[in-house]
Amino acid sequence: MSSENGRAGGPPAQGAPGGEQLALIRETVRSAKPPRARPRTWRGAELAPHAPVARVLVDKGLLHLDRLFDYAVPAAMDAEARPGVRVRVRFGAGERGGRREGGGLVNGFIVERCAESDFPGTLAPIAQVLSPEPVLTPGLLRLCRAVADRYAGALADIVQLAVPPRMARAEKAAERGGGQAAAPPQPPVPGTWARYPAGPGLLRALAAGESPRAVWTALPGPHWPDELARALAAALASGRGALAVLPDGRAAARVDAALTALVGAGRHVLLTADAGAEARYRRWLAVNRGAVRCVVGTRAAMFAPVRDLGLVAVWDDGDSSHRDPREPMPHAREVLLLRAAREGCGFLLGAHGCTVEAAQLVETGWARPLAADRDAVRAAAPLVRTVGDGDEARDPAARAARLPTLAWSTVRDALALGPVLVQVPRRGYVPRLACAGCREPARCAHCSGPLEAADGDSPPGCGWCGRPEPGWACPECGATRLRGRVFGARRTAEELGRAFPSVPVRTSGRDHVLETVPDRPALVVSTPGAEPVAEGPGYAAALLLDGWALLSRPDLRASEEALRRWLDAAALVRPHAEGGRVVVMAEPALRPVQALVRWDPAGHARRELAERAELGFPPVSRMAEVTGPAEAVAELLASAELPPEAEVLGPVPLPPAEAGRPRRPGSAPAGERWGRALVRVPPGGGAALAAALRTARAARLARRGSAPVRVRIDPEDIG
DNA sequence: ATAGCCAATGTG
DNA sequence: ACATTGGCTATG
Repeated sequence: MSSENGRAGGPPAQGAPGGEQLALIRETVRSAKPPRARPRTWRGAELAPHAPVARVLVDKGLLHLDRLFDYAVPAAMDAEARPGVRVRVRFGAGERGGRREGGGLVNGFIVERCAESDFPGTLAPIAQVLSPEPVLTPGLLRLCRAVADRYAGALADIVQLAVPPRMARAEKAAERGGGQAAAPPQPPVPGTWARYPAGPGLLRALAAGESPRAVWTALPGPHWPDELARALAAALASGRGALAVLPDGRAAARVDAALTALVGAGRHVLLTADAGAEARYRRWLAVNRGAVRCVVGTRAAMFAPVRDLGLVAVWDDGDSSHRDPREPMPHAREVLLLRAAREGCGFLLGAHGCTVEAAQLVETGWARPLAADRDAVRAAAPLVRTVGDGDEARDPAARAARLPTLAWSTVRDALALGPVLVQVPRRGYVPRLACAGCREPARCAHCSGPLEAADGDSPPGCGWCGRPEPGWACPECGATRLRGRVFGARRTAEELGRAFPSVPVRTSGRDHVLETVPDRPALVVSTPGAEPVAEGPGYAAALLLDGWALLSRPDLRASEEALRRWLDAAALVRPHAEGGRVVVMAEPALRPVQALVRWDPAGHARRELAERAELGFPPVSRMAEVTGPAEAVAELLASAELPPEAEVLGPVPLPPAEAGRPRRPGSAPAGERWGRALVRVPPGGGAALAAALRTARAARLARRGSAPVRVRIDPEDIG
């Protein structure tokens, strides 16, 4: 650390020629102008004696500067500037701007230290090591890189999702290492896994250090959190780590509680947003430091740096919360699939329903199905009946409740046994209207947008252009009546309360989600996903009121999603043998309705998958969506070197209402046409497609004044 | 993104 | 002759 280091620059010991560069006067093309003030930090300061170059990932989510930048490591930071730590560096034009160093300070991560740099210019010094804690460790970095590639996104964007914001106090508080982790727990006994022929085998395999991959169709009832916990415990028993991602904090808390009952506290952490940023970071650190080997959490936990993973698990992958809404919108199932493949661990995807993606994992042989026999399904499931459009309320009591007779009498009888769940559409979820005669979705005569129900008695209007449509007539069948006015939870609760005056009515929904309800007669009105768990044997009945509403969405996933929501609610109802009943208000002939009646989600998903394969839809083929100003979309597609087997659908003009995100005020001149194109590739072509689009988009971004083109891999809505 | 540089245009 | 503005470029 003599001062000669600072002057001579290079690491004397290695004497690597590249090291010289650090000290050399700037020799760039621009060297015509005399070098002026240098970053004082390193003009005078010494450099780290070994590996004085740090390769830094700069925390800017810009695709065209999605690469590493070299910085000089001042000697004073040598010890702390290890790979993975957060740093602040000057970044941007103008470190040479006379008096001031222009570029602003930005955050970043040291990815590696090395002896020399390829960069011909003078390296700027690292301005500050924010914390000696290595957070972006090599393993996590590789995962982030893989996810960024998968989604044609920027590495920095993914890293931001994967590494929680720093909370200094948490770093101090959490003890380093936490002692050598306790000895692995005993393998769990199968418990209710015994109801599945392959269940005990799964636990044995995990406990033995193997890495089975399964798509688990969970039996209805309250046992799944315990079963999931046992799978995690089995992986722990092998001496490896485990990770489970659940769609919301409630579900995560249930699995967490089950796991605590199984292996005690202290072996696992709950990573959810509810805990608060500091507690969350503290737990994340405990995982990162290897003190805790098991994580149960929500979406963001999919990146949790669990060491030596034995199992990754995801529950109810059809739930939309599993997709992070931030660019580039990675999905927990897909991230965990990547992890299972890269880290060679077990994979367990469980749900009451079954997504086409899950069905595909089975279809391709990548995962094994893990399901109960028909007999076990029948024994666990409630009796499901349907109420179609023809079934009107016949008796006066039912009419007063605005319910068909079967629904009304089912509720009445069930209330003698216990609580009754009423699932109603989420507010604002289904304002759309359909023809009362033929049930075609009602469309605007002017622009073909969907008609939506207005409030009160005003006429319906168009969801795209906003025109009112007072004199609507169905172009298909001529009927003039519209149907589809759906009542929200509050109104439904009021009406049911009047119909059953002696029974308490409770509601659970977005703002006010109930955890559980007691095993007593009550009407529990809930929106999908917010259903409280009924204590004891479960609900005596469930009434699913939002059938047609869910199914009338113009979405490729409408039926899968409807079935998923029904199954999730119906799974809370006690078995048929104990009186459990479900009434769904939907046409009995429809495929998802039949799948619910027969309780056959996997069969439904298989058929959907076969159809998608025929139509060339995802997930059988991989798709990407490109949206933006029509010209920009066309340009991007023209410039992209798409794989030869790629097929471009469109671009088609995009109606303004669906053009999506609010873009910068000035940037969308009125009348500018927006377009959307879909690009699809056959199975196996996903990586090449993402790479091509990413490159093209980066090139585009680097050139022109930004024409906002959005690229989305696995677009959700491609109807 | 964002600062800085250059060139072209506008102004005294 | 100089200031202002807009486009273009590189970011260590």
